[in-house]
Amino acid sequence: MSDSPENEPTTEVPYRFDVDATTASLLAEHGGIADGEETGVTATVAGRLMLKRDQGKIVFGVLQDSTGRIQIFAPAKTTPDFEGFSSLNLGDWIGVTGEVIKTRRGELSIRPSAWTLLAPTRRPFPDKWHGITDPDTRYRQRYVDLWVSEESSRTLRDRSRILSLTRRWLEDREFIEVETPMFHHVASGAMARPFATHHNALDLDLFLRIAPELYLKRLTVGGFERVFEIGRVFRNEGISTRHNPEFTMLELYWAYADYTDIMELVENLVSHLAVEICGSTTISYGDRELDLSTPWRRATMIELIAEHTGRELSIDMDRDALAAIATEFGVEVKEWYGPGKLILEIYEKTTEAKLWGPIYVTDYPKEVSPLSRDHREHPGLTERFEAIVAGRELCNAFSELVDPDEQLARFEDQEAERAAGEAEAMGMDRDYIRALQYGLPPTGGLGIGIDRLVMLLTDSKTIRDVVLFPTLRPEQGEVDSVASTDSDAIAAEPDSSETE
RNA sequence: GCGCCUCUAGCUCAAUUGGCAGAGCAUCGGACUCUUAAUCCGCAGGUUCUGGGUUCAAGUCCCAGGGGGCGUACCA
Repeated sequence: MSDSPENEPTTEVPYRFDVDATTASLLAEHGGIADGEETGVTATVAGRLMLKRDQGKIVFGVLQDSTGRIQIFAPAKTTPDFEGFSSLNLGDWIGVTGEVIKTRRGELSIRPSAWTLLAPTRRPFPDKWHGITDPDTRYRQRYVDLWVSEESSRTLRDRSRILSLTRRWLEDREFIEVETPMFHHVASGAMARPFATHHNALDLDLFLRIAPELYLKRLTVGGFERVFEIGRVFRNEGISTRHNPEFTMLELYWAYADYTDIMELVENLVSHLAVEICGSTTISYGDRELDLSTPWRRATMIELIAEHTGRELSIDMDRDALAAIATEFGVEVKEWYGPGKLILEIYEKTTEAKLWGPIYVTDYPKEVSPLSRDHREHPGLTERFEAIVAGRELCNAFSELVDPDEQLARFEDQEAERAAGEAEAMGMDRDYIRALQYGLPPTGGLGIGIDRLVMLLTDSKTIRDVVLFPTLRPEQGEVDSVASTDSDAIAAEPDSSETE
């Protein structure tokens, strides 16, 4: 950095600043006054200077804080250090104290009796009208995007509200929030490839969790009857508009409940959030409408396949007959696919994409549901469902498998699939079996992808818009760019031009 | 992974068949006492993502690489 006198203010910014109002509160309290009226009320606000209109003897600034914007009306006659105020840069953080007035043109404003530079910006802010349009820059420099893209700010603040509302809603129903390990010895509880890491002192290979499921059910065994966790999980797979390698999962376990109780819980929670965030249970997503009012339709996977293909399938059908039907629909059949996997593949190929929802797709085949309890009426199926909302899977839930011997057998089946070439088969967790041997009561469990829920409620078309800092490759030349701060910076300009 | 598209000043974008790399905003200097993306005058601002190649001449054409976007595959 330059040592020029012009840079001195950067070392004089205060350590703290007392604010007694927000732009939104001022607008709410005084927005109704007449043009040209003065309130006699003095307020102090702080934020960034986002616009500046210099009239010579009057400077109009626009200050933005986390609640909105207000105009700063600064006449030379009454503004302390008027020269300094008029030489502020767009993007500078300032604190302003002054009377709340409305200008003759009807803009609610603060007329400064004092102002303080809280932090200068040394880099120019983006175009004040266009902001940042390049998605790469928006995600990498979210700290700027949040100021210049109202949509980003609103969506990501809504995400925070959704998390808060969800926690409160669950706590109101006696669920307690817990934190379980992120480092797992075995990647299990879901079908996905994990990230691997290593603990040096223990000389121990570990995986970042792909799901908290098995730990949470250990807690049910331990007597936590209603428990949930909202936390990050990590899956080592592709990135897309719907996938970020780290994402946030809500998982919940409810002792003495079954999957029908979970269905009621999900639709009640989601419609509650829709009302709180969107103001209605009817919301729009993209160019379509979605009615989230309860109850949501329930239909079994086999019923839905029949609806969309006219084919009446059954889990009891001959494996090769199912394989032939699957092939007919374009499924790439692998040797180790049993009837259950074939039915799931047929569903995914023919039916899933046509569903808009909200709808519960129920009674998944046992073969593809290693943690779900056998269906009480239909052998070969389980009491599992997924909710499809806006054409996407929103959650996965089931009556939990409680029998340790059966669970052991399912894990062994998974290991056999892994051996047969299924890279994402679920890992064997023997301690979890031991926990089940102590007795897991009847339990309903649920997993909701929070990012997708936020996408739904904020009408976002990519997951990157609901994640503050989505996973990206490292920026090319990043270090050089940072090192060049002093040469391209606003703060370095005055000494170069004024000495000429 | 694969396919298609894209990358030019801090930001938003131009640049004809291959012919001197430009504008607006921001910044800097100047004018202006009610502006609303203020306006007006002026200065400055570039490794055209990188590296090769073709050509008298490349932002433009070719090859390789990098970043990003979209689609597809896997999944939540």
